[in-house]
Amino acid sequence: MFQAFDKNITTYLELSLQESELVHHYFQHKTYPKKTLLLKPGQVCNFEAYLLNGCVKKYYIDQDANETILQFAVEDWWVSDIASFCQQIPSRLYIETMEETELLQINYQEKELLFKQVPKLERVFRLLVQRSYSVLEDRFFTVITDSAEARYLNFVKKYPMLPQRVPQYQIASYLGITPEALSRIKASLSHKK
Amino acid sequence: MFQAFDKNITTYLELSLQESELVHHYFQHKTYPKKTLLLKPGQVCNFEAYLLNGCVKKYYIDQDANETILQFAVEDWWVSDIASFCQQIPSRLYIETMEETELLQINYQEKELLFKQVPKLERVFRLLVQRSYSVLEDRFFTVITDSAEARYLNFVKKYPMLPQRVPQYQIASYLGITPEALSRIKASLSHKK
DNA sequence: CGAAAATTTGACATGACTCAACTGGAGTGG
DNA sequence: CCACTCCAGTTGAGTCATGTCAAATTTTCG
Repeated sequence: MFQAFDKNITTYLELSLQESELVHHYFQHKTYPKKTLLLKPGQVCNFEAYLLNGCVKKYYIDQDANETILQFAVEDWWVSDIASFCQQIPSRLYIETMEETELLQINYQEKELLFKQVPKLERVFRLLVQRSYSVLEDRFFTVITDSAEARYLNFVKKYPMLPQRVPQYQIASYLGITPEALSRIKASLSHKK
Repeated sequence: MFQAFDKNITTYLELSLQESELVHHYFQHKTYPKKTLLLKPGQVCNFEAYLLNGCVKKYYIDQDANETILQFAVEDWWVSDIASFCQQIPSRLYIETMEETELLQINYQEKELLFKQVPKLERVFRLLVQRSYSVLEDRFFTVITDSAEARYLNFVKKYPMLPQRVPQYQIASYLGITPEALSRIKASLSHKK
């Protein structure tokens, strides 16, 4: 069960067997059915989770009730509301399973305990945050720079499996456009071909 | 000289006098004239810097030669290309001083040495990255959600001193709009009043 | 003072949004 | 097995915010 998880961790840092076992001890194994809300606005996000399988979306709903998807996560990805979790402040986000989802999660208190026992994990989590930062920066660039069409092409290139797993209107939400706009983009692309 | 710097660090973590002195030892004090390029695309970013005074911009130029400003930094802010620095990969960004700028900087090798001697600094830098992440996430939300006018209002509310220090077309670039658009937004806002 | 840079204004083009109607497939129940 | 409903996706018409290009004006600074 911890195989993929360990592999993920060791891309950042080698751990001894004892350390590794301590880590396993602190991470809780959970399975959630489809459409479970793991986090709601107002709550303090109390988990950092590694996905063993399944799929979750992290999104946000603005004043006009528009849902904007910030992130999809599938197997071997991490999910959390970093800002809320790390600073223990109320979140503005929803995190919701889109399929039955199995994950390994740790809460704030336990993570701090784990850090005390294996300080070099600070490094792993610093690197994880840094990677999230890079991904977000990338995302930000494309929103600022690229047209909706370019963003869509970029998306399918980067995550070719996702269009098969998530409905199109949610991809539109991820891209920051309306479902109608995405439908038109797809139509125009297939004409070009 | 290290007074503001120490205060900045200790918002994250208390350090002993010895630790503090070690930190000071590793950070280099530098002064750069206006319009100095601290980083160019293709280079690996080799600094993480704390601004004592002055002002820098971090930006990116796309295929169509449009400049998009990612961040302004002034006194008491940190600046670096996190992705490039942390992963030691070539950057896509420019970092440039907009005024004569005094800063404390550390390079990758020395930062690693410092971490070896004061491991708990891993924590400080993890928290710093987390804060950058939150700021970027905020930025991302507003770009996706808000109109150009709302983004501008948001900007002046958050950074009231910046419009006086940086030219308007660069603020437009930060907001992700053209200088003409910003000019019109300002005109329309002053009519409303 | 004069040149270069920044800002404003105007005219026009366009990408994406809204709202509404229509299509098609998936499930449900009689 | 068909009729019904529901929901995602598509298509059309009109609107609006922002972009582009060009010119005029103002500001900055050597």
